[in-house]
Amino acid sequence: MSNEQALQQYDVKKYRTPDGYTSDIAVFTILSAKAETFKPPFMDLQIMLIKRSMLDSEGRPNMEAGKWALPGGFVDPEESAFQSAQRELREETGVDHIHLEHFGVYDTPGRDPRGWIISNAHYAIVPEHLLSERRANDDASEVELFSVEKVLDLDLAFDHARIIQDAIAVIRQKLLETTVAKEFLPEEFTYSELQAVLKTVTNDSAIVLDAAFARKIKSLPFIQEVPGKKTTRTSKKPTQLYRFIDVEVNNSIYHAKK
Amino acid sequence: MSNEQALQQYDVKKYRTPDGYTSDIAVFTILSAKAETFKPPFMDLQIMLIKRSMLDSEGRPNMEAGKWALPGGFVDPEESAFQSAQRELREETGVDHIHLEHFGVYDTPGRDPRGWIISNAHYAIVPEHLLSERRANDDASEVELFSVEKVLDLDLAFDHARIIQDAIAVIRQKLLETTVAKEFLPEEFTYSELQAVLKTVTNDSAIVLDAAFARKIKSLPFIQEVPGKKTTRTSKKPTQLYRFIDVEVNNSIYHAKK
DNA sequence: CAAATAGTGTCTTTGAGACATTATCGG
DNA sequence: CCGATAATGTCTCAAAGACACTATTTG
Repeated sequence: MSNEQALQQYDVKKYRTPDGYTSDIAVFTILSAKAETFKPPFMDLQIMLIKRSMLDSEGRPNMEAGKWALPGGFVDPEESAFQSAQRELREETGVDHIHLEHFGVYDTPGRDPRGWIISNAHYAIVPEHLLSERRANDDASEVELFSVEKVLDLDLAFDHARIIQDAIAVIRQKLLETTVAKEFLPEEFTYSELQAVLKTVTNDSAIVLDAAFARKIKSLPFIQEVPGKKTTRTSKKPTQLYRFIDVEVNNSIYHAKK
Repeated sequence: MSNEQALQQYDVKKYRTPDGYTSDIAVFTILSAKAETFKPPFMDLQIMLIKRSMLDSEGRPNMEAGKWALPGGFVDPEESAFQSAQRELREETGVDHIHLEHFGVYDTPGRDPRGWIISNAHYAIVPEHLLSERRANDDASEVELFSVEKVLDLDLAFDHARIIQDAIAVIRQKLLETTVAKEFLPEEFTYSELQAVLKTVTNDSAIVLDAAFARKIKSLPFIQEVPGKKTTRTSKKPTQLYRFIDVEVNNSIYHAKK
């Protein structure tokens, strides 16, 4: 085939190319505030940010030093942005094998003063207990969790305010429109635990009212009772356990719900 | 602030950077096959591809010459990938001010033999009549529409088979889960016209059965009757016209439909 | 037994789904 | 008046929403 000829004559310098290709990761977790015995949980959706060091790893002044930012970094040539996000999350937080999804590209000219730098934004869902191992790395002097209600009041680096805002909107939508809520829950969970996760993103009466939600969970096609299995972790009265099952959810706005 | 210091010492060559940054556009249109008078339309969802020239604009052998490919091209440094997609669509097809959306990034190492080339994929919805002006440009020897049912049988350039497959899945989902169907319809339309658009992507009985759909359209919260306005373009009996209204659609899988 | 959470009984209302029937017009 | 498409009548069944009531356990 003639691709070889074409390749020989191809001038890789013909077009101006980006000055950098990066991945950013919006790491979400849910903290169970006041986890008392025999109480349904009260949960808060949080996002993990790093505080950028004053000096970079080579001892020079760092860009956007002292500001809060999404963890992330440059993509290596032999990996995709998604793989880079996985790798960075592993390197920076020790967390692996979690739900990670690409949700946007940020490439507006001028978004990064260092030049033409393209960032791929991902969101990650990390169970609370896995974040205990988190640690600060080269570029970060601190690592902290912030409630999504308050994170946008911070002084944020680059265009990360925008990216974080988008990430919050995406995870809100995903929690309600897909079954990702399961990533925040144990394998088997009670109706009030699922309810607590959903209440971090909606106030709708069908979800907030206990009786309505306890009844509804039984008719949801993607959730199944674990036969005969109960727990007392959320109340004195033993509570039925449920699990997610893999069925495709028809989310058409023109169809009735099945 | 200290960003200026940091910038002075920043070495733009510190990281290996991509060899190219491109946009691809999956242009969809709907062809009304056999548009007879007093007949509801029968529609077919199609995608526009170009056939890559044997020689490039400078007369050298072209990459992936002779294969079918998505229109697209290199992003300029002073624009975003989205703007580049708009520009290329305008330049290559003369079409502007249409629905255009980013849906994915393709950056798997080795996807393009020319090097480390990142592509942002977009889909566009173009009304049939606007595509009459389309024309072949430098890199394209032919421009043609293909039914989404058959397009994947072609010999496609680069990883465009994958991108096209994803684009078709995205537009199927968007047509059913959002109100983008309106981009394929006139401002005011009949139930059977909307039904014909949806039938290009689903066989579900609630949509295929006339009586059911004619009744359902009245209860959809995002569609409104145009009071007293009827047309005879789809049948001898005058048919009620409808229009989309802007309301946010609650697509939660945990809620009842409102 | 008091308190708290889980879960059901019951009633009303809404609408989905299926199928038959009626309405309207051009030719 | 035939044929085709649009639209409604009617019946059944499922479930949503609201609210009261019952069940189960611990301290």
